[in-house]
Amino acid sequence: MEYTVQQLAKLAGITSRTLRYYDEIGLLKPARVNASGYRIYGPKEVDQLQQILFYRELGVDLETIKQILTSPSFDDVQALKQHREKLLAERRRLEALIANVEKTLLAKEGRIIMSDKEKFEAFKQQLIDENERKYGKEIREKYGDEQVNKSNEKVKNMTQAQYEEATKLGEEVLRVLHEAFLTGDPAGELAQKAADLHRQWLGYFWDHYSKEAHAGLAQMYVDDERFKAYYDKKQSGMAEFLRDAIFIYTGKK
Amino acid sequence: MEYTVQQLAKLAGITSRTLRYYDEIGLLKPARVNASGYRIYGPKEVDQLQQILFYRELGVDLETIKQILTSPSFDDVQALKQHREKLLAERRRLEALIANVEKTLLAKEGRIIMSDKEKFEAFKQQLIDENERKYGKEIREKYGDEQVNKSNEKVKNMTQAQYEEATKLGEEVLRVLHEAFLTGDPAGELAQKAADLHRQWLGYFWDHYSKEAHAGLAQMYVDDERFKAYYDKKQSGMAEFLRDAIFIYTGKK
DNA sequence: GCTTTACATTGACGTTACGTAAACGTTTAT
DNA sequence: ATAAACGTTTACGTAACGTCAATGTAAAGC
Repeated sequence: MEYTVQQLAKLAGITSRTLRYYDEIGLLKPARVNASGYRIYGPKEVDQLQQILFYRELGVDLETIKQILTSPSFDDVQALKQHREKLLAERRRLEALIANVEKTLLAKEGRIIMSDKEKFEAFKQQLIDENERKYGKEIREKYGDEQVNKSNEKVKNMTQAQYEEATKLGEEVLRVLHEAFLTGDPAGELAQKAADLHRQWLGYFWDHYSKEAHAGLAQMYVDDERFKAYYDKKQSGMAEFLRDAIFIYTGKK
Repeated sequence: MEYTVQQLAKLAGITSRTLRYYDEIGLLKPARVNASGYRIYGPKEVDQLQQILFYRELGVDLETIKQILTSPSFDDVQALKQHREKLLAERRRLEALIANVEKTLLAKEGRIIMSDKEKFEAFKQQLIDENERKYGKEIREKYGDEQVNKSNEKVKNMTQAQYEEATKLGEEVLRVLHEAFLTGDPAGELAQKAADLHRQWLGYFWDHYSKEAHAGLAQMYVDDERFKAYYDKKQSGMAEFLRDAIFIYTGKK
């Protein structure tokens, strides 16, 4: 039994383009090519195509299928196991995406009647998530996982009143800092007030305060573009000014 | 606050290539381009980029994100719901792939000691699966879902002895058919014996026999390349010969 | 024998969201 | 002044084909 591309394609439920592609990448060569340049496939090729399609159905990529079928020493069980790992990882990724989308949908739709408490919890979680996404890697590198996790825990355990206090305090830091910035003196009264407010604000996130850590964070505000962007958003140079003020406040450096 | 590509890229945790790409596809244009051709982004663009990255994290494709962000009338909740459906479908696909790979691994590894019974059940299921994959669509179109499901049910309920009988009978059909084919006479004794054996063989799969269905199937053996391939594999023309014999046997057409 | 129709061939581009590199101009730092 | 670091555009590569386009070949009907 010999087949041309289209005959074999019909037989296997694929298109002729696929067969030409498989020929092109050397996955399945025709038994021979006739005088007119037509690809002719024999029974051996039919069998091999079945094998290819079998692995393809499992989601194995063509390159791997090629390895499995062409090198007799290739460990197909091992290949399938690796493939399974890839599938499992992909599924985990999907699970996370789905959970995220559903969370977002719930929040956006607002169909569920969130209690104030739940809403607040969601806000806190969002704060933490956003923070993790933006700065997670750097902060964890600098301060260690434990510190960061403790900070996140502290946020989670905040009451709504505390949360609002923290937010208001954060805004006040910015306000006073801006005023102080206009004086130009990081050692002046206003700048030192800003530094002190900043210390108080940290109290909401850190489980214990140290001058070293405070000064370190101030430096990071300058070094990390993303922190810098936050403090500079009102006026350029505010991040540096805050650092200078905090250095004086803590007596460090 | 203004940013060049790399500054904004660092701020957002992406590469400058991504920003140029987003510019190229019109997803995020810079606020302006300076005299040297540099892209300059302002605070508005920073905010929009955050939005883009938010949807991107949910796995939404860039084209959809563009729609969501550019047309204010666009229903983002609806878009997210559609997206969720896509994710769920993808997850189902993955589940099926994983189940299949694991089944294959179990079979290949042979680590689990399958009882004869389990092995046999797996064989039957494989038979059905293979049949569904190869011919499922056409058969279901021709005979209807109900018939096909009944047939699959019948296979599932076979005993091992019956299964072996059916297999042996199937082989005998081919053998006798081949002998008959050599006589060239579809009305001859051998050909009619083949047709009768074929009817008996059908008894293992069909829950009731009719001459019309038998003749219809015979015609399909000729019309469908894949059935044809099965009967022609020993010798070309056998599918037609079998059809002729069955037509005579059933007295149809 | 001729024409239509069906099927074959080889390019080559399109798909997604960028990575990577080349070739070249600009800004910043030393 | 020069080098490093950054900016630009152009363009190829990715996975597995789908989809033309241009053109040659085989089969079938008149």
